[in-house]
Amino acid sequence: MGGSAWPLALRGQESVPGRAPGNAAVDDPRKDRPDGTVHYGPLSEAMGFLLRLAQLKSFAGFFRSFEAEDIRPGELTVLMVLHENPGIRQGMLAKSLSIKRAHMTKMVRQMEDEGLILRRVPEDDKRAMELRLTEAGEARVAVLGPILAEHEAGGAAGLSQTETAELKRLLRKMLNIRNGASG
Amino acid sequence: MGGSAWPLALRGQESVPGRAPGNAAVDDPRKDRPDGTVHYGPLSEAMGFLLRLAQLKSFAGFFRSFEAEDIRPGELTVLMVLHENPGIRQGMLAKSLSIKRAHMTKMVRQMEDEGLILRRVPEDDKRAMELRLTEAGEARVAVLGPILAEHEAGGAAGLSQTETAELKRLLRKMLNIRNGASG
DNA sequence: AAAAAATTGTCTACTGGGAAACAATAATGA
DNA sequence: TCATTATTGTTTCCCAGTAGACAATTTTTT
Repeated sequence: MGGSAWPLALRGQESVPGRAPGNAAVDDPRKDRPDGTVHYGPLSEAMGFLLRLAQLKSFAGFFRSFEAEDIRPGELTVLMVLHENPGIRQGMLAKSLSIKRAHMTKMVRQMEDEGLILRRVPEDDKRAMELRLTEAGEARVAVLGPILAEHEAGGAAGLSQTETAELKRLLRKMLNIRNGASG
Repeated sequence: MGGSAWPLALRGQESVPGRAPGNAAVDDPRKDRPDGTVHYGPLSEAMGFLLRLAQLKSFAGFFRSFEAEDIRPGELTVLMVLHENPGIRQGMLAKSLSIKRAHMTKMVRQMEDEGLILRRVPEDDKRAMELRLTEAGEARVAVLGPILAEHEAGGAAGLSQTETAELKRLLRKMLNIRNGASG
């Protein structure tokens, strides 16, 4: 029940790279060092690597902000998307959040048990499953929305507000998502 | 043994959001729609959400590039960091990659079994474990390095080279990592 | 020197999440 | 119409990765 994922585990933190204990921040490509600094080499240019670390760091912040509410990132996204797209098909929801259908089944059922969402088979396609929020679900969104907004308003860790905005813009472009917030 | 993670699962793809089947890309905040488009609402401004999707997309590209080599992102990062930092402590490696120590133990042992890395207890601290690549490990790096370089040279999916570079720069700044590649 | 506290790697148990196969239904083609 | 193919949600099995406790060892305090 402890908070968990935006579809990705992580509860507390502990790791988070950032500059290591050592202090000498000089450029020093020497090998065989038992001291504290680490050289990432080509990895510092690898998009996937950077994104992974950034995501982890971002999530740590997320859990800090939502500490009081027992919520996982994945649940939050489902709630938000359902709020914005009532009646959306389960598979469509999964695809839009890049969650596998199999896993979405689990999440969504649990949330149904918790009384947050409603699932029903549409008449025109008996294979499908239409989802929408219950009153309780909407109420949850009403509580979580503002917390998310405040969390985001803070901007990313080591970046200025401008840089944060630019970073988000680039990510959105890369994902082909258009902005749909007041920002 | 099928490729897997940069510390994060994902083998094939299937999901990946991107614009949905529908075509009307117009601004249309209507509710209750059974058509193909999805509104992300505030999520399109949520850093954690964007980072997660971007990472997934990036990983899909990773697996495409490394299809031939049976390698997981996590393994690659360990190989690269070990190549750059021979003799690094196991815990230090874990911290620098934001992988939990417990998990690092598993990874590193498996790689030891595969003959890629060497583990030995240093004399000055019998709790610790020093890691370095074997000849085979170095050979592996020699093969994978160029593939990674080529993969990265391609730039991110929907972005220009300039935008890709800027995105990486911002991520690096956010993570407090300095660039250590020819780029 | 002894005792308390911190570190380091490891173990066990548990969770998030993917792969593949499946049944039910819908769409398509002959 | 009937047979084939595609879609949708689900089930089962498995793996990546975390949490928390642990033993062995430093390190720090007294």
